[in-house]
Amino acid sequence: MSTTSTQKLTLQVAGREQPLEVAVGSCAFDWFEDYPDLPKDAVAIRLDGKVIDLKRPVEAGEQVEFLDWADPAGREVYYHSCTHLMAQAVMELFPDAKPTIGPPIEEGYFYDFDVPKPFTPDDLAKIEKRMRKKAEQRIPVERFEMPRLDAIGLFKKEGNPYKVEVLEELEDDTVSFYKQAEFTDLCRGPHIPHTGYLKHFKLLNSAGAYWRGDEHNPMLQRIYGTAAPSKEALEAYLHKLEEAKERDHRKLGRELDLFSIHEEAGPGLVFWHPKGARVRNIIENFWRTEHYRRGYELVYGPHVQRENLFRQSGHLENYKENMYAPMEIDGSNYYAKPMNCPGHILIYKNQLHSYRELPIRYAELGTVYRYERSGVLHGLLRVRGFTQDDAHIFCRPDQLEAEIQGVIDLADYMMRAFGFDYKLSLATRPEKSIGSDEVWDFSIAALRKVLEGLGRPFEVEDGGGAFYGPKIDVKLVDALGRDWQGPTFQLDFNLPERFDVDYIDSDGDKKRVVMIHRTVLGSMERFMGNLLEHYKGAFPMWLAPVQVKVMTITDDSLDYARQVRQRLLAADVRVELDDRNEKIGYKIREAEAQKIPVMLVVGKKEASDNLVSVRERGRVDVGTMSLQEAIEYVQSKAAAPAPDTV
RNA sequence: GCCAACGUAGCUCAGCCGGUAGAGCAACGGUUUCGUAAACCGUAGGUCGAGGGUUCGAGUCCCUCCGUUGGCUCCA
Repeated sequence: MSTTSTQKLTLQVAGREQPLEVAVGSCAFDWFEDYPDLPKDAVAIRLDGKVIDLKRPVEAGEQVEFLDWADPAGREVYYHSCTHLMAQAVMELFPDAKPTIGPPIEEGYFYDFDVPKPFTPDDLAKIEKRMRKKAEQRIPVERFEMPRLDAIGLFKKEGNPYKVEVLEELEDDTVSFYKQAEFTDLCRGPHIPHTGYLKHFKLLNSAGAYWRGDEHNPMLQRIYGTAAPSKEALEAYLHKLEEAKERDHRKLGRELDLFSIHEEAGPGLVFWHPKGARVRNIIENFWRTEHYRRGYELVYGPHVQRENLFRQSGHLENYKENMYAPMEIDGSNYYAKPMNCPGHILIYKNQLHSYRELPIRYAELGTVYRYERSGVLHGLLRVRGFTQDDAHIFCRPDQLEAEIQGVIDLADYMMRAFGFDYKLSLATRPEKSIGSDEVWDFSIAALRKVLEGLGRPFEVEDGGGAFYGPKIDVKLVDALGRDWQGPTFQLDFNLPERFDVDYIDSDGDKKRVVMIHRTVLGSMERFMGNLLEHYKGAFPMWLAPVQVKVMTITDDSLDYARQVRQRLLAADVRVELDDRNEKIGYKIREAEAQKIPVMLVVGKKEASDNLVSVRERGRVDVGTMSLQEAIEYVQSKAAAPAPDTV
């Protein structure tokens, strides 16, 4: 192809000193011959910012990058091609199937098929086997184009309404297809040059999935899979999945005897065992102290409230499908509360408030009940009864910015106290919303200003707010790098209107209050689940339900061991004594399994000299010290994180 | 709610083509009194999630229900 008459193109390669001299109309795949140093494991190139196939002829351009697995875009190509390989295998094995969409996702890919019968686990094995065969055959993947209208006609003839729908939504006149052997799919690409690139992949599971995620649409069958550039990387990924199972809060909750959920009592309803309740109490006490310190007032509201209240708040109108059915008492209906806000408004409205009193901040560890669809319940993370760390701030417009600043400071402090990193996002006005432009613009500007002042990146979700106000979401990032819904701060332009929530301003006029809903931990249940997975059940000292386990070598030192326990109890240490007639290795094994941070071993030697042998969780033998020293050692590690800002 | 898989002793799991339930750990009773992740011997423990059906016979097959798990907005 490098004949002298062809026109040349000069391309700069990132990280390569010499530019490439290539023929106009040649493709990246050809360049490997002339430039052996180019990365042969690349799966696509980025030409002036656009990701294209290795086999796509290049007519013009300046900058080129070779994309391999290390590049997110390269990884997408790999996943995407792998899902095409899967679709090819499925279409060969199940000719009745209609392919729909199959994108790459975070750590793999899926493909949705409309099939007469759902796939069985056996089917997945067969599909994967066929994929392997297809990969070995190194089938060329060819790209071609077609006018969009022709493509619509084609799929209409084929009887595939899904592809037709996708095509009808596109705006381009021409669309691209990729063909490998008999399998052809409408696809934007790019793709690998041939199926031999795909060597290490695995199908993970299949599940029903509604077309476009809408339950009014037909249910398709989705197959999830993953892939990796090497056997080791694939195994590492599968190992990571196993690791995540080890951290599962449901497993840890059972093993550490923290909580349980019972069919007899109802799905999604949590029982906190003594040890779980202890951790929860520590968190709640920490939370209460911090709230008083920051000028919140703590309140309590009843768990059931009259129908009229929820009619006025609009919950019965807009939220009824999430509410438990009413109970009739003395001729009127009562509902289990799904939210705490109406109650806090009643407290606020119990008297008139001067502008001088604001802001008023009511906080409550408020237990609410919400009907969640059975399919979405999940351990502690999605339940039907839970205790929110809720608060409502009533303030003047000129206080909004400072109040938002205050809740962000509080959230930041809490997240750091519990060891979480976090990400921020701002959700702005959606299409369907209430309130004037002026109020929305003012509020969003205030939220944005506070966020910008943090010097931290934040995302903006345009139109992601609720109909009644914009919000800031905080996502916590746990030890495995997973995101969880954490604190949220939500402005509300609706409830103050519905309830006439006012204050008397300096000019003597009634003015409408600005209302902020906010939570920093979310709910005690979900937060406990997040904490458990984050720490893998190994709580830091200040949260550990049992901080110290005293254990005897033989019964001879029992009396002394009881004294040790008494001394620790007197020093407010959460301590248990293992006085069973068992070998020390057995006791340690059990204490390790229970993830108790400190073990104090006492035998004859210690008893005679008022000593204890200290062992820390995770095979760390700290050595022998006096009982008094040990108490100080434990106390030094047991303090709650100090408040650094008020 | 929908799709699929699963539900056997407190826990983890075995139980083939239907013949009437088994292991390890935990519990309990003994023996042992022992220095940093499992001492030994023994005992007890199950209406096999619930209900119905098929069958001479069901943990195993079928149906209904309950629960659990994974998935159901990541636009060719």
